Amino acid sequence: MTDEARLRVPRPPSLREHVQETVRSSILNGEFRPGEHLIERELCEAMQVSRPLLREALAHLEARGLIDRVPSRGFVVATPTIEKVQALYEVRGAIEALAAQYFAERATAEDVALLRSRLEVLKSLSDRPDLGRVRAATSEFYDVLMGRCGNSEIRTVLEPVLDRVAFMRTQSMTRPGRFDKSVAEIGRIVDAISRGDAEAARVLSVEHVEAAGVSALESLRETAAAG
Amino acid sequence: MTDEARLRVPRPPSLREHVQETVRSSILNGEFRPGEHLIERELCEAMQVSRPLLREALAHLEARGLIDRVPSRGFVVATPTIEKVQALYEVRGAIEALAAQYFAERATAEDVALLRSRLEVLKSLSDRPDLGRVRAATSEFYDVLMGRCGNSEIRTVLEPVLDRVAFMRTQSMTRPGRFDKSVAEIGRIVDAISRGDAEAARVLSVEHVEAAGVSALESLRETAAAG
DNA sequence: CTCTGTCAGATTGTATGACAATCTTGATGG
DNA sequence: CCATCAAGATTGTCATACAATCTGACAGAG
Repeated sequence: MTDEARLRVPRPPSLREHVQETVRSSILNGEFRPGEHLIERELCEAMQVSRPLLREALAHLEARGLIDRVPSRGFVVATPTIEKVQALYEVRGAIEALAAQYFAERATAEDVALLRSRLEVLKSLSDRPDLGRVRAATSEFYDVLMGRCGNSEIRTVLEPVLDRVAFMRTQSMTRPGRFDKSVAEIGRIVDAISRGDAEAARVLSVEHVEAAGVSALESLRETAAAG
Repeated sequence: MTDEARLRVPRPPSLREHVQETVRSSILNGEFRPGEHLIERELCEAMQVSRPLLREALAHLEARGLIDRVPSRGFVVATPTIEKVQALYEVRGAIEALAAQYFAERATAEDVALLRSRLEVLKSLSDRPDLGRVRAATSEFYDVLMGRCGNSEIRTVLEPVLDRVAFMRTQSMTRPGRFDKSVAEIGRIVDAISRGDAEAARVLSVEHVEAAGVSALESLRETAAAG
């Protein structure tokens, strides 16, 4: 298995994969708005791919909940309603809590040190929160947490959930004070992990995501009221 | 939203949807074995559909983790390794625990009564465990639990996880004594829910799925050793 | 006899073009 | 102003095609 991973030769990403990722990121960064109708011919022309290929990619994204299929109308970008976002944050909390718990129980000292170093990067950004850097640092922190918690499937399950609240997340992060609070909460989680206190890590994670959810819902309500 | 649901006119399932479900159930009931290579032309002929349509369906199933794509070789049925099954059961435990917890916190007395009635059906099957009935009754129990726990996304997230251990589940259910134990555990969860004891419902759920996982891993090891 | 290189066949990755069914839109007529 | 209908746009699905890649078999070299 180690050999398998070590010897693997990097394949160029297939065209379909590329199409998929392009559409995905366009949705995640808000280029395609919730509810927007994705017109196949337009996308094909823009990306210079065939319709079957595009539809394969869209089928994939549909399965992940990023877009919805309306019969005879095609694909539309999924719209995050208040109820859905609330529910997604609850699920996200449970899964992240599991990761934190297992990390506390299973990770090596080296893993913990690596996690802490990622936390330090986040802390260093507190002064001047540049959205791009914040996203990158957050994602690197979670890469370590998910990748070394001893459960390889947590990532698989969590990814679609995160995708579906991605837009919300960046909005909530830019709310005044939220980023600092968030980093402080994450700090307490890492502390619990360092102590090997799995139960505290779990509970703190639930609370952390709960707080993030409240913040996300606030900005969702605002934009709903404004728009 | 209620109107939307109430007024919805039933559409005949699209061809693609049908193809998808056919392949899915063929995998779930073991007709296609783990690791088996799915040859597109063969499937197209068998189901009398075009290749683009089939590939759309397969892309969907790939996103749900039921099949894997091997570059230039196409699709193969995902193989449940011991590590993966272990990890999936851990995740499943966390999500089902969340459902049980929320059910205890949020469900109405009517919901609880309905859940208990589904439990009684399960209990009544203890004498003569017919696999088909067991599966049906289990699925109906979970339909109530997931559908009325007040979080609509739990189902979405849990479904792929259950699909990926579906084969394991039926194997583990047929192990001597496991079904009775399982029903007893579920009974204790329902009891906790009835008392409104969310924390107990959560912990008991984690333990229940843990036990189910142990049983599944045992039968997986056996078949791995035998095959 | 084993290893290596090569070639034919099988299969995937992707494209083109087509057409009926359905939806949307705008025009027409009352 | 409203109802009706026709035209256009878009999806759902198909058949076909072809290059790239993989597989397996076979032949030749050591």
